[in-house]
Amino acid sequence: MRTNKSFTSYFISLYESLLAMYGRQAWWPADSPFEIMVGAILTQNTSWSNVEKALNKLKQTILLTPENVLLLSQDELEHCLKPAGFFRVKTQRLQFYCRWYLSQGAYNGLQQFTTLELRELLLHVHGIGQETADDILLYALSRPVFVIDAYTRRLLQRLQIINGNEKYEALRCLFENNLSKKVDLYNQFHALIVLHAKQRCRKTKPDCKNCKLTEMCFFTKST
DNA sequence: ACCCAGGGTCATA
DNA sequence: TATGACCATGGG
Repeated sequence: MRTNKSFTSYFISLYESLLAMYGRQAWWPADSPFEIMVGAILTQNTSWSNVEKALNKLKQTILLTPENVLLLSQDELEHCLKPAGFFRVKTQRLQFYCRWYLSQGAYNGLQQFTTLELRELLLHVHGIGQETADDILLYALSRPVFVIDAYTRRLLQRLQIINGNEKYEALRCLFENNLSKKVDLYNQFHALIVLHAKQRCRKTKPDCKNCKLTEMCFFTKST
């Protein structure tokens, strides 16, 4: 990992470039914090379009609350989640999460914890890993945590800031130690990275002319 | 017919 | 600590 440089100015100029290209994003799309939490679990290794189908099925079956999710039978919940893939494990994970969430007093109950405490609590819920926990912290609970995902890792790799085998925590700290801890900044930055990755060069060549910032061009998974 | 998607857990070595 | 298997649907 590069160390002899101020990452702060580098990250800020990167952020401003993306912001200038795409404008402000409305993330995470949802009607409630709880819907964001459900989406964070459903999107594990899954395209968002498939998650939307499952969320729509759920929302047309029940009013989306943790209580109502737990009232569904195993089969009913699995049926709703089927379009999102891994529907059996995700049914389990969502049920585990809802029970934990309610046991903590739901949204208001979580407000008493510090961000660090909350992160630890979330990571102890079966089926909630680091990225899912951070999605929930940042997008549902408005805590200043920088989300690292495959897109973020790939971008840093392509910008030759990292070599690729860094651990999740190292990358999260890289951002958080070099940016002011602002929820809106983290929210927008991550959203812009994902948008950039999705919009550009998914199926074209490395020298794609569509990409204004060629050094940020994503064209395959590996390169 | 392939590849991949806004991961996480578990069993092995 | 670090790999590999597994989970499963839908779009390109």
